[in-house]
Amino acid sequence: MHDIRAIRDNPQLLKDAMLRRSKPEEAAKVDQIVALDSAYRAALTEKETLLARRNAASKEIGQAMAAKDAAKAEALKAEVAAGKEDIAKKEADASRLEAEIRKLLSEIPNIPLDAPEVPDGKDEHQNGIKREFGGKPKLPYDYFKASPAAPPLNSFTPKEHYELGEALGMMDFETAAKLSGSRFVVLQKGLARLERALGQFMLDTHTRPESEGGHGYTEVNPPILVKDDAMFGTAQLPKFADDQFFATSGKIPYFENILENIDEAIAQSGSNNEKMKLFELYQEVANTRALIQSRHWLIPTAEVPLTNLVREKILSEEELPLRFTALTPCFRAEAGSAGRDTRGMLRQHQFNKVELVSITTPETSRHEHERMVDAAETVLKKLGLHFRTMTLCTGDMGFASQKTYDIEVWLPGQNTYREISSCSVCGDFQARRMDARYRPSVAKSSEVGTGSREDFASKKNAEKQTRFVHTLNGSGTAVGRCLIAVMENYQNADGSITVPDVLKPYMGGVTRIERI
RNA sequence: GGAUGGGUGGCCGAGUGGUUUAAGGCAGCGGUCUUGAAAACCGCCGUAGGUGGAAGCCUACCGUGAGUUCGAAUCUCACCCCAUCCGCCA
Repeated sequence: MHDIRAIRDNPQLLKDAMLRRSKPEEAAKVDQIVALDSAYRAALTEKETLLARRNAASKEIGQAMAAKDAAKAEALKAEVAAGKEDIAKKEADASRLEAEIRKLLSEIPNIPLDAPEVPDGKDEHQNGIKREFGGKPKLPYDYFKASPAAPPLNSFTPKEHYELGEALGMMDFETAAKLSGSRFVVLQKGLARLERALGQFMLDTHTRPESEGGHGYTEVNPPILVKDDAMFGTAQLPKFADDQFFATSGKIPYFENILENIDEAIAQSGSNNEKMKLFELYQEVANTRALIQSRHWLIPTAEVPLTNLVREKILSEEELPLRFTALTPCFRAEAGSAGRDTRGMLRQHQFNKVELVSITTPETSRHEHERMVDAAETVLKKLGLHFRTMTLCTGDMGFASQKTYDIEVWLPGQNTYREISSCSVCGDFQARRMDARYRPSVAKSSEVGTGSREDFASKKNAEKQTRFVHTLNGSGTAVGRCLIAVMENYQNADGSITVPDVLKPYMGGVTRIERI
């Protein structure tokens, strides 16, 4: 969410940013907003002037009545009553304009950091490679020597994860389709355990204290059903509702009753019961609407609950940075991806992911971004997986992001790199939407100034001043996709999968997953 | 789900339609006094928006949303949340 005052001061800045994102339609919205905003402020001023007059008159009425001057009171009452419609009209104008502005504002994406830090570009082809780790393996797995017990090299054509998984009898898409439809999977036995091991391993890695060389994230087990406000805060709403699932109580199938009622109302059309039937129908619709409005959204990522942990809070600077991590299921409707990645478990409606979220001051957010991507990379390094870290160009970045790194892991079965993590710094974009602020420390604000009395006053003012926090989020990493990467990179010629060393403590003695 | 009681500034708490411009207290900040501190006394002390060069002025906010009224913290309706008890439940 952008600051309307910043837009007033310099609309061109935001327009240019939208053009850098290759979104001319968003740039056009900026002009609309500026026009609506001046109309809004005009209406607001008129409304408030009328209200001020009304309040003054009402007070006079009270005084007149206290003075037993009934005639004067009545005259004033009549005067105020006459102005009522005007007030209502201006009020309606103002709130309509305000809502329009808010809607437009809430649908404009964040401003990317300047080039060359964030390269200009239209789509993913202009993303830049920031760094690479490891190299494409000759199978069986040999390149990091992380597994000294691995069998001797002999090359073969690597299989895709679903070929391996189905052959092992531990990855079942057909049964999942019976239960839940497409884009779901049932994992069993060694693969189910391997998936669990990956999640545990990632959490353990991120929560390792800084004193022990870790990144010191705080483990959180958050709700995975959240309200509209939380989804708005991290900017999944209002624009991306199509990509989400929501849940209501089981009462919702009352649409059946509605349809029955419509049928009956039609059948009895013209009869005495018609009115009653229509009334019942109305009530059903109203109830259903109420149920839909009391919905909960299934989180598409733990970014939503973790970032919203600080919503509507005023933190002290000493508390920052806050670093949260959580392993949660994530749910995505994949509405825009029909037909894409339909085979295998690369793109599922439900998957597990370990998420990293940091809450920082404006001064430290960009450094924190580097730190976060390092945390995500650590997971892949420990697993001995080859990856490259990309800096996304303006045209490929997400809605709330100022700058994004994607980590792409090498999948030998697919013979390509696939995104396994995405780390973004959002600046104060989400903080505005959540109203998440902090109070700068006294020590900091007293660093500047000469110590004069005037200076002291402004220093006091600065102390009182709250600022929006900066928020960052990143995957550390997507567990489902990481399972794919481990399977394809650690596969053996016979279709078995070697367990990476770092996962062995989590596998209860299993060092190799093979058909039983 | 049912019953009852609640929801007022950072905290406590008064407030049954009009000097409420939300009393009073606590905490906090500044000052007087003091070698210093405490006490005492005096003053300041919510958030957001609009307007203005500034001082200031105006508007909104007493759980949320509608409504009644010339005027609502106060009256009406709906909803949310909290506490306690009951029922159901992993």
